Amino acid sequence: MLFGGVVQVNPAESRTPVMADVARLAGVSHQTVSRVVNGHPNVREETVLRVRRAIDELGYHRNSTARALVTRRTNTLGVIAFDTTLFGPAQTLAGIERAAREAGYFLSMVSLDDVSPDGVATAADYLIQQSVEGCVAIAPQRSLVEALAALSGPRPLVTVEGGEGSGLPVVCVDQVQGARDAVHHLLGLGHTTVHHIEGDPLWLESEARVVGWRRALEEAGAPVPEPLQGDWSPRSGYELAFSLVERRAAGERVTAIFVGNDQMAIGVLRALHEAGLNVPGDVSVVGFDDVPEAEYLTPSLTTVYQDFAQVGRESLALLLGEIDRNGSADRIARRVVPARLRVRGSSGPPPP
Amino acid sequence: MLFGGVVQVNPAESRTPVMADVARLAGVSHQTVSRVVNGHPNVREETVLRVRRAIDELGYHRNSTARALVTRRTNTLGVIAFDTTLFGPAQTLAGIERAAREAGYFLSMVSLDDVSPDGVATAADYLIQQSVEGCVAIAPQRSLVEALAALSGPRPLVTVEGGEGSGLPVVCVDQVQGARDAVHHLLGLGHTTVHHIEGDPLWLESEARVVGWRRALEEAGAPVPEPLQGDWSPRSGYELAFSLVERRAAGERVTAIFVGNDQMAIGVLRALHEAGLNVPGDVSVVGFDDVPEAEYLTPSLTTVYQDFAQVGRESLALLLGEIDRNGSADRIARRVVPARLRVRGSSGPPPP
DNA sequence: ATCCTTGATGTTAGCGCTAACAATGTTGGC
DNA sequence: GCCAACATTGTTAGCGCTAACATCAAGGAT
Repeated sequence: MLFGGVVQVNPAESRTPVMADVARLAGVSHQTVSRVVNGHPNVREETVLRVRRAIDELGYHRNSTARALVTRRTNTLGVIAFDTTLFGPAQTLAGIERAAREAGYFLSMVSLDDVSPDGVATAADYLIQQSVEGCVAIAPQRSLVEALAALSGPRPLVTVEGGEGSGLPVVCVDQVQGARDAVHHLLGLGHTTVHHIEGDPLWLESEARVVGWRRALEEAGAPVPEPLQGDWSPRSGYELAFSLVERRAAGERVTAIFVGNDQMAIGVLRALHEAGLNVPGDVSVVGFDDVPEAEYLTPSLTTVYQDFAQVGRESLALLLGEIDRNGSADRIARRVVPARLRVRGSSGPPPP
Repeated sequence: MLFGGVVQVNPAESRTPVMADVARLAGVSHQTVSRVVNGHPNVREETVLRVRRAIDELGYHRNSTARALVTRRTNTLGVIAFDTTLFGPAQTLAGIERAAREAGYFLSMVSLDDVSPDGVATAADYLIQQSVEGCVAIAPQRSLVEALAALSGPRPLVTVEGGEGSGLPVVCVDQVQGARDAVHHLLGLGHTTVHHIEGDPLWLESEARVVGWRRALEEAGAPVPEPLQGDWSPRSGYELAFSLVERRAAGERVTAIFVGNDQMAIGVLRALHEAGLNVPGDVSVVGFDDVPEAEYLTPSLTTVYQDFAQVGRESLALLLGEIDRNGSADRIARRVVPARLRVRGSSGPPPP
């Protein structure tokens, strides 16, 4: 009241203009300004122009907070992500961001530092606080998905690579099929079996790739060696490859390695090189992800391509559908994006 | 009114609870609830407990929109980024996100698809709409920074790798020093000069690395060959390296290549390998970025490390400072994070 | 001429919250 | 025992916007 009064007396007092200021300048009611701003049809053309001019003159911007309060719509979606510095999550995030912008939504982002239920609850609270209308969780670990499923908010919630059985809608790449294709490719080249260096075993993607790898071997009647557990890092690929090299030296036949991602595959290539083994002459290597540099490694890396942009788009489409449906889902939605094998130089027939 | 009436008559009607609901259940005024929620000191302990219980029972969450409307603070910062799928921007974004969360701010993100002034204006409008209290622009191109500087909002605005002369505060890695260190390292090994494959010449980082490279050569009195212009992609590194190989075949002495980033360096290593040249025996290669796989390439890549997490933290600190200072800056702030050379296997003395 | 429809605008009442002030007790110094 | 100082709680008035209704003029159908 006091402040308002001061402003009345001294109109030169500069503060961000509000709708009433525009209305005064244009000589209309604030409601008419609202109509113009929102593109309401029943406003005389001349009035529209007058209001537009006033808006430009004052540099008016609609206060989205006030609008959100009354419309009860924040127009904001949330994203919960775990480790966006990795290739897949970063790509997916970019895809989601783009799709959200195209759909006219704002995006609010939280990154998880740890996968503890507490950390997840904190992140979820953060988004609830923001009153997001829905949320996408790039939730690659089982414990993370479970923690999210157990929480009451935010909803609706779509998971990316969230696995099955959580009761939450999910978008994912067909990891099982991708891994199967990779292993079939190697078996088709004549390898009697394929060893596997998996990613972080806590990740659902890692799990699914193990399933696909095992299934392909079983389908072909090939022996199934014990998979080695890595953590997605080049270092782990490097170290685990050395343990395979040792087993090879001990007489085991290791001619093909399917690696959980390209970063580890780079470590594997390095280890094999150091061990004096030729790729693909002595050992074939297949990765997963198809990072941009895969084609330019020495040798170029056979790998499995994942369309992360598509995953982003699909998850946003799914989320918007859930928002429209407003919780009345007849069944849990699930969208699967196919993976695609990219055959390059690191895979070939086994040595005689 | 009508709806309100219905709710009154039928309290079982479930809708998200508001402060008044909590107040009624706890037998206090809504203001007391507000005091409890905001940790105001002068509330009797027993009252606090009663209110807390009511909050838990109803699953109440404060409506941040209403709060923002009255406090005139959205508690939200914006990020404008260009191509977050690249290593540097993705890392920086993660650093900013973390720092923002620790400072109690929400983060709203926009990604730019193109660097046209129109695209930038649209992105800026998007954040103004959101009423962000400040903004960080991961703005690696001159045109982008200029477009941002020309706009009236959002403010305050801190740029990352935004160069000088825009009039905007900036946080950056010391690209010039990093490049200089890399070139000094190569000259110190005995190379008579160092060739340069630069990144996308529209990027300021690329420009700064060229400056550092040139300065180091000039300081040493070494000849300065024409730099080759790439686009950060492995493909461009691969193709440009071939043109250097040709010049070598034509008699030019090319024994050391400083490459604008690690991705291109991977392409370079590949091209040299295909040309039958040994690294570092025939040609030394140094990259920039220190991506996680650099250490595990064959040979392991000498490169320049950038502490992106630090850049993220610094830019947020700078932004918060600007917000506090509320536009009364005496001079344009600038924070420089040092780069660090990582010497590995891809650099060595020149052939005799 | 009368009524209803339609278009263009204004008026009013909140959305859920916090700031400011008012109204109580409650304590302690003298 | 009285009053100042303080702690605790309640009351009121908006923040800037949109939805709903009210108003008024200008036709067209009857």
